[in-house]
Amino acid sequence: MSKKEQLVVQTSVKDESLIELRRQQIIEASVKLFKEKGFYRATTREIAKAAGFSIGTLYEYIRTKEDVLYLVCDHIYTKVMVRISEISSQSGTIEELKEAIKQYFLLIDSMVDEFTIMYQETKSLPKEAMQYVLRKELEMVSLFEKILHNCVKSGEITLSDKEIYLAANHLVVQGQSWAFRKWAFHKDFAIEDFIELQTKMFLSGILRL
Amino acid sequence: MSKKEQLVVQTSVKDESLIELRRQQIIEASVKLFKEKGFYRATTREIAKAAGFSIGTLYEYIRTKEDVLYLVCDHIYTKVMVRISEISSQSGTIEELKEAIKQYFLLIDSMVDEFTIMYQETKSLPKEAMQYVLRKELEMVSLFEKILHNCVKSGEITLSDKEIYLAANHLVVQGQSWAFRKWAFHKDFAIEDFIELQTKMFLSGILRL
Amino acid sequence: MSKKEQLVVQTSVKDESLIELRRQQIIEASVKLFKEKGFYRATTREIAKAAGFSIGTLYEYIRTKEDVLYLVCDHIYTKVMVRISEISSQSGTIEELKEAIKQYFLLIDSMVDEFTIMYQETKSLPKEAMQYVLRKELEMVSLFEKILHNCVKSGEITLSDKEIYLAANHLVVQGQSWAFRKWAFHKDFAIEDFIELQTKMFLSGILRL
Amino acid sequence: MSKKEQLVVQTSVKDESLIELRRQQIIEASVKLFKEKGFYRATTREIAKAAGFSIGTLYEYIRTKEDVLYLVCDHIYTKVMVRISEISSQSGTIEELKEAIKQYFLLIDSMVDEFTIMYQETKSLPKEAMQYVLRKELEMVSLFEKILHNCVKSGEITLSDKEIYLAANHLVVQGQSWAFRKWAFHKDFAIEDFIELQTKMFLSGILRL
DNA sequence: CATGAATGAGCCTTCATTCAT
DNA sequence: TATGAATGAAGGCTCATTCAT
Repeated sequence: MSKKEQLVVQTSVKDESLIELRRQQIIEASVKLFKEKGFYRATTREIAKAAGFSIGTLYEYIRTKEDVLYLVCDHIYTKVMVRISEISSQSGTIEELKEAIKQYFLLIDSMVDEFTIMYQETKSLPKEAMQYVLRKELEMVSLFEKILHNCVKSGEITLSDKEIYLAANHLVVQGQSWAFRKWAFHKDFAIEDFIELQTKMFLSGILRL
Repeated sequence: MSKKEQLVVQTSVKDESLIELRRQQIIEASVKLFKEKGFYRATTREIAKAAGFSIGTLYEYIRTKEDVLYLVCDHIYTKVMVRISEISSQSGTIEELKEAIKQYFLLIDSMVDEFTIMYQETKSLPKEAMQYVLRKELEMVSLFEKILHNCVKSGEITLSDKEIYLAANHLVVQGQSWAFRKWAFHKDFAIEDFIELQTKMFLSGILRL
Repeated sequence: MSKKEQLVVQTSVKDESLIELRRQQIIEASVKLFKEKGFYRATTREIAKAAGFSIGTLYEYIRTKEDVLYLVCDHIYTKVMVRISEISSQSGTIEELKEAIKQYFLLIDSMVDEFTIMYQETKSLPKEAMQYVLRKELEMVSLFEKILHNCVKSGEITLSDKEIYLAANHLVVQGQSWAFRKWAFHKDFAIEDFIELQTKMFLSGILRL
Repeated sequence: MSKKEQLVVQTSVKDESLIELRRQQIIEASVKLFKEKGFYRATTREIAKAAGFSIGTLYEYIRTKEDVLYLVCDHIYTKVMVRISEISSQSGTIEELKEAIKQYFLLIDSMVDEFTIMYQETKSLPKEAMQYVLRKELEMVSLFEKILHNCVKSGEITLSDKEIYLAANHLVVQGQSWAFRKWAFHKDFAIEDFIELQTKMFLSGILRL
């Protein structure tokens, strides 16, 4: 993920390390607030206050409220991509696939709030930022596509490209559902159970195709 | 779905058939607008105008803007429940399950906009309405649970109750993904292909569990 | 001055006569406030309050604060044009010229505040409105050009077109100076004296050219 | 122009020559900016940046934004006074008057932007600074009054004191109009033509009074 | 002296909601 | 019932000014 493809949120402040610090504060505060009341009901004043500084200072680090949302989304994707990329060891074994699924699901579990926000508020992003986010989403799908591809190459499974694309999307959505259907799953399943069952179902599904 | 469990949106108007008419107009206008700009960006003035009457008249049929959102959500669920209930013939065959999945997916395809809205804007509902909507969502899950249950009873498949619950949720989510991941699916798949592949994967998945 | 060449300030209100009434109130209030503190220091809340209604109502009749300024400028020009057009009787006599000057100067005297505002705040208008205002200013110059032209035709004076243009501008500016140099003139001159002296100077000036 | 009658803009800095340097930078930057966007739209940050230093430094040399405007106005008047005083050789001839007019007009032509600013933004000065500026304006008028007076004494023309006052103001305004009516004059006249015609008109006007 | 991050009062504008007609 | 003008709380954002480094 090169710097070049990242959208840049303009600041008036020059000190790079300060920018980094303040943005972390903004993101943390925003995740909390957006989760509680959603993007629209959260006010910039509240965000600033929750982040621990004044409204004026907030606007030294962003240009519009939408920038905050973008900051949050970008932050999530970066974390996801790092985590997922780590496992992908190109072996092409089912074990590797299982591990990737597990890591992805565990990641979502550790960032349930962030994911929930992303899936409910993405549409509020300005056009350009929205497209950037969708591109990131596709990258995430690609990671799984690659892993599945390796499994096909190594002969572990047999799938057409279209089936791989669908299956990869399928996985991504299934993982996300752990976040956005919290109310349906969290009282009946521990994340480990969820992972196990979903993995089993998914593998059986694709092995028989 | 008895009247009792439905939330009632208060009106100042008495004529029941007029209420019905106006609400249809409100819903139709709102779906169009919410799809375009989302719940928050759509104004009550715009809704009234798109519905073909004045802002004053709009407020004769709702009490708050959130009522409009509830009206839309309720309308969608009612349609879904009617359609899904129709198929469920209790035979307990895989064919029946396949048919139910197909009908559900086709329904979503015919109401992509409505589902997208519901998926993205539910969180903006006031607490009470939100809970009502979640209850509806669970009812939908129940429909599939029942069908799966029948299949287990008839010996076609073997699943624990927990597995049935998960599988049913799985199906509901997978169907919705046709709406909320339009951008990922619609250019690569026709709805028929999507149904076929998803059904195959799902069945292989559960048959092997 | 046809309706077509007038810029239209959009309203949310439909009742034309109400629009007319409210705009008069807005203009009156704004002239008072702009004179006191200038366009930038006057707030929209103050304008609304001075006009006798709420900020919400103000914005039913304008779209931006700049619209208010435009409304004021347009109002002044309309009044000037009507008044000046009245005298121009095409006789081509020096008497007619004198009368036109007198009427123009008297008009400015009766609208000193409005003229002062216009000459100090025009630059704050958005581009399009600014051009409209400059066009109006040129129309005003044209009125005097026409009168001077008639005098040339009738043989009363001898001036080239360029000289006429300069002289007309000269007159317009000299009149305006009665407003924007209030502090220099008003304590030493009555408007009648001012008119008499300026007219004498102007006529001597052009008669000798 | 003694130091006493000059308003003093307070600084935190002691080094007089540094103050002088920084102020020149401030004035130059401000003229550019005020011309582009006016006093209110230009921000102190922009002024500092255009001047080549930080906002903090700017505030070491001024106390309020209005100080900047005062600095600009004062700078312009100082330049004008120096230039005009130079010609006034007390001879009381028409030639001298002509020369003064010419120099004044040429000065304005070489400082069109500055004059435009002064003409449009003076009203934004705080009361005290405003009065200082008006006093300067009267001094400028006085210069021409003196010259005209000399002409009367030497018998070249016959004018009452009131007429002299009016004529002097007249001249000052006529000159300024070359700046603030740029849009009306600059495309039709070269400054030399403008000077010649205006001078002719003015002289004919007063010679006949 | 110079810097620039921090502050918060205050501005313009929107929009859900009401109510007299 | 239907209308639409009126309301004002509240939101996003700016910018002059300060002060610790």
